[in-house]
Amino acid sequence: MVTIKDIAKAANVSQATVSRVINNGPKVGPAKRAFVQRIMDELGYRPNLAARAFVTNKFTSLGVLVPEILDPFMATFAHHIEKLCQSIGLQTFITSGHNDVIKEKLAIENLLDHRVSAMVLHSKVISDEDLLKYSELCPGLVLINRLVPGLEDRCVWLDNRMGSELVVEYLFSMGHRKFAYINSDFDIDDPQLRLEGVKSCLTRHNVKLPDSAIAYAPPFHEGGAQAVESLIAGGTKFTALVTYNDAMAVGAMNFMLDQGIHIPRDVSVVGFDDVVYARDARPQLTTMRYPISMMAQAAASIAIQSAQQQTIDPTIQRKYTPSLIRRQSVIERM
Amino acid sequence: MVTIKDIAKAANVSQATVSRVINNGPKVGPAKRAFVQRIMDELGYRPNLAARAFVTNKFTSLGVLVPEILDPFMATFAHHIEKLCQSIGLQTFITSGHNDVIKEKLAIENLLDHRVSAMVLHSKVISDEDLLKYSELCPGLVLINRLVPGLEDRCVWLDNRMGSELVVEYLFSMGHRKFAYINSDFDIDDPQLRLEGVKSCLTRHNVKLPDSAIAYAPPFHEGGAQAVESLIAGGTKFTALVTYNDAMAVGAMNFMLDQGIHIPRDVSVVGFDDVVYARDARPQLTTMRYPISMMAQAAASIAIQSAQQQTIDPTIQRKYTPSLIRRQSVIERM
DNA sequence: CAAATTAGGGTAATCGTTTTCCCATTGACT
DNA sequence: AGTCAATGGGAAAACGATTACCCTAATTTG
Repeated sequence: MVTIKDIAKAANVSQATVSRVINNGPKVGPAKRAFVQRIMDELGYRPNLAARAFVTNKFTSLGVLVPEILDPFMATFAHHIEKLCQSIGLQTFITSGHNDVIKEKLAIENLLDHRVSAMVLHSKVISDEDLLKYSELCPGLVLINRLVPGLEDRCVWLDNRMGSELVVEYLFSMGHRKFAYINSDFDIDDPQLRLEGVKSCLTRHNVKLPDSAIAYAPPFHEGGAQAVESLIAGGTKFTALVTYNDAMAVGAMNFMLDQGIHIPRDVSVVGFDDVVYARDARPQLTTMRYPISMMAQAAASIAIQSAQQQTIDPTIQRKYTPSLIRRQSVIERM
Repeated sequence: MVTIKDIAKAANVSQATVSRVINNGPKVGPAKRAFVQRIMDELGYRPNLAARAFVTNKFTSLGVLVPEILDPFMATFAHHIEKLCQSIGLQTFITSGHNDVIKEKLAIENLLDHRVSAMVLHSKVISDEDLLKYSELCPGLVLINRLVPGLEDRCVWLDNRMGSELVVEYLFSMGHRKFAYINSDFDIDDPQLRLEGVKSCLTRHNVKLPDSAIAYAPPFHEGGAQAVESLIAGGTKFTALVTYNDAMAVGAMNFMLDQGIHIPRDVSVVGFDDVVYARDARPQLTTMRYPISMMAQAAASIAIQSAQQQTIDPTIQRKYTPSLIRRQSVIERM
């Protein structure tokens, strides 16, 4: 490999001059600049980027950790961060941890090793203490969809409880009284919070939600089908099906459709998140919109600002509430 | 950031010894080894990968470039690469270029800067020459869904033409004679190749495909709806709708469904790719399966092997043919 | 016309690791 | 006792680029 020294020797100039030509720097006359350039072309010189990265120590990238990039919700999240970063010339690296402590830690440490200046993490399985430890190592570390005590100003989160309450409130107002809930069986706090919201709202309205009307399954399409199948097999009757997320909602809806159960005439269904699935499904899915775009951008902004040791714009919102998107999967019950 | 020098000073040993501890090298006694290790842990030392990569010329991660991570096809692709890498302890970085030459080049250069040892690129807009140039800089560079002359052994691609031919052949065998095609309007070669396949198969069967039966739109859900709308508005009659990909197929299907056109009774629809959309749609979409999982793994294997200067396993397949997945969106036409 | 500025370019330090020599000590074997 | 090898460890030279600092000559300014 031909290096900067070879060029300097061949052109009979100093390394500094070659470097200036490479980087379009000042302090080199047009004639010499052209000459050095020609030598570089002739010798097919390519700067050693590893060396450059090493010496400049200038890191122009932001890391993103998601549990699973296949999840459209996570993909959307990553996408919005990337979009914001691109607009300010920051490269984004996405990596995933599959909700596994070891993998997530490995991923974060790798990000750290690669000296990213900022990182936005969607991590539900790493402990608060570990997160605090990492946050000290990387000033630009921000958490999304999580609230870590002591790190409040670097968290961006959603009021999951409130979201579920709004869903149930709406269904109640549409005349529904018989509810079922399908929940994620992942051992993280979101499913629990969303269930709490459902329960507390129903309790307020004096409606019962027996344990038999709650089914757990993986938070994907298949899980939704599985969960609703077990609900039906268990003899639970319901006119309103509340779900953990859109994927499960669509899976459940498709299962019922295939069984000849009409949506929404026989059963009204509400999702959560408002990912692409929701609008592409037939009937179109009524769901809670997770303001993912705003939240992702907020998280990235905070990460970038704190990476640069700037004071963080106090107008950036950190707690968000989802909003109901009415589509076709809910009907009024007389 | 704490460096190897700091550790050496704190432990009162030489840099060499610290380096040996870090790399589990010989020539350091167990007591001193443990001591240095403790100091490193205490000070939270993390080796600077840039410096290490610079001096050793060896690397530890793999980069992936996709046009758009929001695209479920691309997400699947990235996911499978990541899975393989994880199984051998290689960290994966995903980055996207939005089909823009500048952005894609920037992304590749950033990957290089971050001293990835291998990279798998899904790039359709960078020129062959530039790709060749990058391939010299990074021995572990592999291209997916593209065939670059002179780089054949580091390409993994699909026979797009054949895929379309198989679709049309199938529809023809099901009695269809009136075809329409919705294509992507992106300026890359896939749409053209897939259209060629459609045309050549129809020609072989003496069936005409007038230009008015071909509509172009962005290769997404909305584009599919848009394209089929313009087809219908233009008065084109068809019993079989061939589409560029699943997203367009579902978009078109939903549009027709909303218009009261029954699928598949009135119109049979075939997609391409077999992403999650296809199975989740109602009716379930008949489509060509892009063997993305196998291809992604093949690409990653080649990338890793050539990054390590190994001779590449000659049994790894590089050219793939998609296969038909029969579901519910096609019906026999008498 | 002297002083000050500026343009052009070289010297050498520097970044954080790895690694090649080189040196000391110790113990085993003739 | 003298030789040899093995073991533990340090000093310093790389690696390839950037850049702070210095120098000279030419040009401008007062």
